[in-house]
Amino acid sequence: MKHLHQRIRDDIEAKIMSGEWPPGHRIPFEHELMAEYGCSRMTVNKVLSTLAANGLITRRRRAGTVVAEPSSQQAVLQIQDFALEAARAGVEYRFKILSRSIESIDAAAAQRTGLPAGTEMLCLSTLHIMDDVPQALEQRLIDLATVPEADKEPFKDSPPGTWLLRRVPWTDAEHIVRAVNADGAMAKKLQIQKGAACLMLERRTWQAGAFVTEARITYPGDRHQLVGRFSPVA
Amino acid sequence: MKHLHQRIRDDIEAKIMSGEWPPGHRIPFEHELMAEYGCSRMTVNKVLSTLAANGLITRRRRAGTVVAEPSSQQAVLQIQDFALEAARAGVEYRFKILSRSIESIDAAAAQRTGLPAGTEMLCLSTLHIMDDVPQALEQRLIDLATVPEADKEPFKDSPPGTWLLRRVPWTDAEHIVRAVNADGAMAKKLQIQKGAACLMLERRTWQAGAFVTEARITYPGDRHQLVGRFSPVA
DNA sequence: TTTGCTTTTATGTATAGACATAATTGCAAA
DNA sequence: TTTGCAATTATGTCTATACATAAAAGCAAA
Repeated sequence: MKHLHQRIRDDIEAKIMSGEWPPGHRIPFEHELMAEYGCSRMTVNKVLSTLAANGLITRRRRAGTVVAEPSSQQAVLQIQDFALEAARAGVEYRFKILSRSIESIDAAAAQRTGLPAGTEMLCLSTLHIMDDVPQALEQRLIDLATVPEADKEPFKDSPPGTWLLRRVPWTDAEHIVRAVNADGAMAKKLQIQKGAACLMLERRTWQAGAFVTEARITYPGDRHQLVGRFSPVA
Repeated sequence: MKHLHQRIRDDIEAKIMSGEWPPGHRIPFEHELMAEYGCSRMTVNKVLSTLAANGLITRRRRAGTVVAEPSSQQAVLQIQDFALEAARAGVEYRFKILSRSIESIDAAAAQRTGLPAGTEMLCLSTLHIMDDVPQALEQRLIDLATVPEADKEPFKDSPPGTWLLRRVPWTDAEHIVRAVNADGAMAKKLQIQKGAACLMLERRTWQAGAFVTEARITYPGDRHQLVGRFSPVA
């Protein structure tokens, strides 16, 4: 059995993600959650404090806790989950699997992932759509040796990224951010001009040394930017 | 008097940022901090847990707590100092100041920096060149209220970024990364095709709350990328 | 030397209670 | 009606304690 702390957190996140608790919705008071889960207030408080620190909820003394209003800019590098982000921003989200196949990786992919060439991977191309506007094109490889159950997953309810994140939490990731000019095929899918500048985020993740997945996500440059806060480290 | 929790946090962050505790340095055990600050372990634990969630420190059972290796920071910091990067890569580096003036900032810049419109800033446009190929165009604002000596600096030996970093170490920074199509002027300076996708890194830095500088650095997308390692956010 | 066990230790999670603080609500006086 | 004070209430911070757990270290048997 999982830790209570995680269970409470998952429950609340799920309610917000599903839209059951829209932005502005009042979250049960600490003493209510405390009764519901049969735990101490400190436990509930730590969960809610963490969620507040992550910007998912807003807390005010006396007034209580509510689901946070759509925030303007999120650090895209931390965005793992389009559905959650969309819920947070208060927009309708859906996705479309454009293609799906199992292929042996080529030399370039082998180099990138550190796996032998010829390893079989599930290849998925997914379009992420918010408010009927294509927002990102995702090209993903999933290592079937690490995640064999992906082979049978239809990806009906959740897009590959969300599904994977729930199934295989990653411990290490490598990110590369590039600027690219959209080629014809990409421009058509994203409904942008051919040649338009796009941000391409390439992310490879590992779990305890085992390769999990590679995602190359392309965002139209006129609508997306990465935002981050950093502190200098010597 | 501030909350103890915040004081402990500030102390540790200061030690890490100043370099007094470099990456890998062991942080005092919870019971040591507990004795030092005369508080309970829970208080110390919450501080350290938060810092760990933010990626500043790494905790392992039994082994203790250490300052985290630079990860996400490196992505952006890596390309902060062109001279250093060039030396590391073994290429010849030089820079050229294209323009220099003192101007009152407009409304948009005021919005971005949080300063009143009309504040006087030193405006510099710098081209970074490696092996005789333009690699980046830097457009920089320096707050003369915070760094008055910049006014008299000729920027002969070091480009503005390097000079500033040595003079005014920053404590907070905001980064934005965009993909943009190069316009005519920019393409000419960088010797690339008009419309070519470029990475634009916008960085604003503060020192102890005082605004220091804003830099907008544009890199041709075919030659540059950001690389970073990240860990999942708790 | 290697393997397997036990101990030690530092962090992880959780509890029950206490007082502080900010903000709303309601009541009362001007 | 408006202003101002007091009560209420939900969150914020903190304590002291307890047991769980992962990992390193030490020890002993094969």
